[in-house]
Amino acid sequence: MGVTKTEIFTEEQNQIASVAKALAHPARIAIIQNIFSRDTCVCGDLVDEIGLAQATISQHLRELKKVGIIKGTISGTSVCYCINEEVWNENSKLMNQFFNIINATGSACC
Amino acid sequence: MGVTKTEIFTEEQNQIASVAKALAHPARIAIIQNIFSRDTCVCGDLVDEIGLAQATISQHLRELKKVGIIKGTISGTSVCYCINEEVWNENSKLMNQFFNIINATGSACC
DNA sequence: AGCTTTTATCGTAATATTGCAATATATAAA
DNA sequence: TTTATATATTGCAATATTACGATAAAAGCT
Repeated sequence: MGVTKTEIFTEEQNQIASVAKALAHPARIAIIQNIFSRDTCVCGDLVDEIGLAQATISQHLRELKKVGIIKGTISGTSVCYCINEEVWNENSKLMNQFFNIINATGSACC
Repeated sequence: MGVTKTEIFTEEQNQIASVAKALAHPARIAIIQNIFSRDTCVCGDLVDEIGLAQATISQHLRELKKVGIIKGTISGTSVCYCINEEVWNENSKLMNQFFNIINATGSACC
């Protein structure tokens, strides 16, 4: 039916998938890299630097805000976006742990 | 238009997004964890262990195969799935590097 | 107040994803 | 050969995502 059955999965599985989903678009990767690359927080420059319409960028920012990776502070007419480092580090840890399950077993059967 | 403009992003950005996309569903996380948790490779047990129809599981397996995370070897009537450890480690490294851009700057402006 | 700038939201179109029943395919067993 | 078992594929319906123009909302400037 096109709707993910989140009920049948563990909290952890849903969380990992949710973080991955937030990163599952190159524009959002570009936005994150751009914010990190600056000394000062990014506002609307993203529209110029990435070749997408303003409405589209705004939508991607909303996705990232939804999972808490970034936060926006109103600063005059513009909005100052930056990484929520706490959330970033949590997600980083979560994904890192997930990628490291490889250590548990040493089997390679096929 | 609903179609991602991959041309305007770097190879790396597209690659990170592609790995993230493969992990962007709890069923696929569960499948990966399940394969890792076994000594022997998983075949059709996934259908019993995860509460989704066989056709749906098969589809998710295809997604994972598409990005190379898993590989399937035919073994009688069933198929033996396992992690492609080389690809897994590459992806792990890629994502780990991405999450570590935080070290570059120390700024926190908002 | 009127105008500009910046960001968000709405509406819409195109496409992608999720899920499953039904069916196809391939191998093993009888 | 027939039957059972295991996976893959197809077709369909429901929903989600991506993208953008148009418009709204908020703040600063003249």
